[in-house]
Amino acid sequence: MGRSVSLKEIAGRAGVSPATVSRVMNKNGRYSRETEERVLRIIEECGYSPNQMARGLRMSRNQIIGIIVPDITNEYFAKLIQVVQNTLFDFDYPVAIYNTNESRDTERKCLRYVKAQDVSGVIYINGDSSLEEGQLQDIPTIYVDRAPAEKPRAKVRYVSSDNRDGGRLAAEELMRSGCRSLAVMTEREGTYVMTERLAGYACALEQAGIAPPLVLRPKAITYEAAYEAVLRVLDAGGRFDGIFCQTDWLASGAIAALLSRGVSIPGDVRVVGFDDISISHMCSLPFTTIKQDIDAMGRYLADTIIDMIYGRDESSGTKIFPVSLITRRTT
Amino acid sequence: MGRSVSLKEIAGRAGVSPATVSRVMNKNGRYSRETEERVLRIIEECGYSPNQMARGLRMSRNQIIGIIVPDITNEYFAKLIQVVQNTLFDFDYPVAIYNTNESRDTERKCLRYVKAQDVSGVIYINGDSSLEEGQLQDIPTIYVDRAPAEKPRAKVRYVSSDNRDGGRLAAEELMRSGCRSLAVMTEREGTYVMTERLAGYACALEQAGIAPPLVLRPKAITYEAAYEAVLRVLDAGGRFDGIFCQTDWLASGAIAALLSRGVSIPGDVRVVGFDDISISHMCSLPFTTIKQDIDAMGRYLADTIIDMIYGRDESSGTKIFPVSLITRRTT
DNA sequence: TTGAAAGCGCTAACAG
DNA sequence: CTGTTAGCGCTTTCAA
Repeated sequence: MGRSVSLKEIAGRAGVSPATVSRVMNKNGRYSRETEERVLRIIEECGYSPNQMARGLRMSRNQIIGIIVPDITNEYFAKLIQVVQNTLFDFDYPVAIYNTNESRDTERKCLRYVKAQDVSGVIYINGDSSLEEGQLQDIPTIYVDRAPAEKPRAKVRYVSSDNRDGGRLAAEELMRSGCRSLAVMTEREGTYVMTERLAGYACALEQAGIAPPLVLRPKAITYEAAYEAVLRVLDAGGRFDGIFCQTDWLASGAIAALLSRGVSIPGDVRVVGFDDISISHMCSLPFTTIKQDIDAMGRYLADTIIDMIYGRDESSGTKIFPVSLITRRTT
Repeated sequence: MGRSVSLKEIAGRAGVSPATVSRVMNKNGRYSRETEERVLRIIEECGYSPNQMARGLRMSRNQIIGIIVPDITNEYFAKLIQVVQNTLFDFDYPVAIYNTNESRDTERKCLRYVKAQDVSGVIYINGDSSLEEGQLQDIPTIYVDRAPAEKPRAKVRYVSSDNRDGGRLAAEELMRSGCRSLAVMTEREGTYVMTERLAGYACALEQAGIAPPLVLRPKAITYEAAYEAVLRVLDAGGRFDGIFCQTDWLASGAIAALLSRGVSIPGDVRVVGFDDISISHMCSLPFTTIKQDIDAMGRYLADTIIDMIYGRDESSGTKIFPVSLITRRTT
């Protein structure tokens, strides 16, 4: 009972060589029917499971997928990860999650860990493009919500929602509700996501002949920061009749701030969020938002990383998932 | 640039033996000042990081902590994990997260993975006591929110909030608000957490000479299930003037259901939740709840698992964290 | 169809 | 203070 059994022990009990046990485990076919049965039975009896470190060392690849994510506390990321993980479990790939806490230093550390663990693949969410100078070498990697490099290395793919279209949908919904003087509250500065959503938004306004939006830049991507950003603008005399908040948390902070100043929603100001997480329909005022298709995206990420690991799907390039407008009580 | 450099290569470049490089890396002291400097410089230059699989194989322990958790989508767990992870990062221990999705089969699979990875330690949240028959062998393990075994194996500790006291606080707050006919909506059946919170609640009622609570058992621990459970009771003619919901999600669903039936809160019915996650102050009606000290608990978990790994702190036993009442607009 | 043997990259005696 | 050596548990040629 003491320590765990090794492949060698299984071999001993089954009266075959370690090599044979290995072959059976990996189903590579070069063994007889009866040998297979005997070995499998013993494996079962002993509750044997192969040592992943030995296996990984030998194959120079650990059967584990690394996920790098800015903040698991964010429901959007948590849900995405959950879908990915569930799907990956069916392929017998566990998932190691590395949380960067939106800090560049931590992100760098995460990259080192991922590499040191020799993960089979990486799903890299919202990463900083300036980082990772070849750290990941040729490990299959899918970047989520990151601008594609001009000349990506091999074994790289890009996935994101159609953020630009999301910006457009938000603008159109706001204009449809009668807004003429628009604002936008941005995600983290310089982010791919932020840039795209803003571009789609600004472009739609321009096409409709409406003045460029007032840009609010909260100090963080939180309820509190959004709250404060809105008050700051209001107090400085800034005025708008419609605002697109680039995440749902920002939207809920903005709504609270507006209400606290006696602004009526959607009477005086209309609001649109982004993500469609729980708060968007469970906050004091359920708000209109842009929904990302987390399920489809998560499943795609899992399936694709597996394909990449097994060398199927050598194509690279970008996959974009459509977003949709969810109308609620703020527009 | 191709593949990553090995310890052997570093040794070659530094003109020393692999053993020496290993010693320097592990700071075990048996080398000269100048050797150390030279080796460290080369390591830096080459961006070398040791192969964890080889290291782990040799030491028969992977430098990684496994966290088994029912649902990362749950803000309470997500926050706890985040704190744990941040703290563990400082000790250079990455964290692998295994999500059981509240499913017993998946939980079993998680256990196998954890073992196969030879993790250095396990933080096992809300686990099913009937599972894990010696799977974890003597891997240092901290169980969170699980009933202590009568005769725990070595290298095991138990941590939880003072759930019983939480139940008591809820009961007292409700009674203080004038409730005389009480209800409780439970967490998953048979859970340690559920049992403790209920015990504290029921006990406080009894001591005050109030009838035992009406028990509502939602089909899942979600907003929707709670909503439905309340309607079911109401429609069946069940009545109460105060309800303790064992999680915040349940509370918000219950509140929504009550309001949908024209019940006034806190006029007709008072509500208390548990956890103090974001929705508790950002939902349509900010509600009174019992706050768990996630920060303290998370830091304790991380520090303690490290101590256990290094063989300090051989004491076993249970650590309980106090909870506190947060009063809002539902009592 | 099977076995023997080498070796993945690292650490830990044991010598020196 | 440093080098030599053996071996962790597995996979994979190469032979048989």
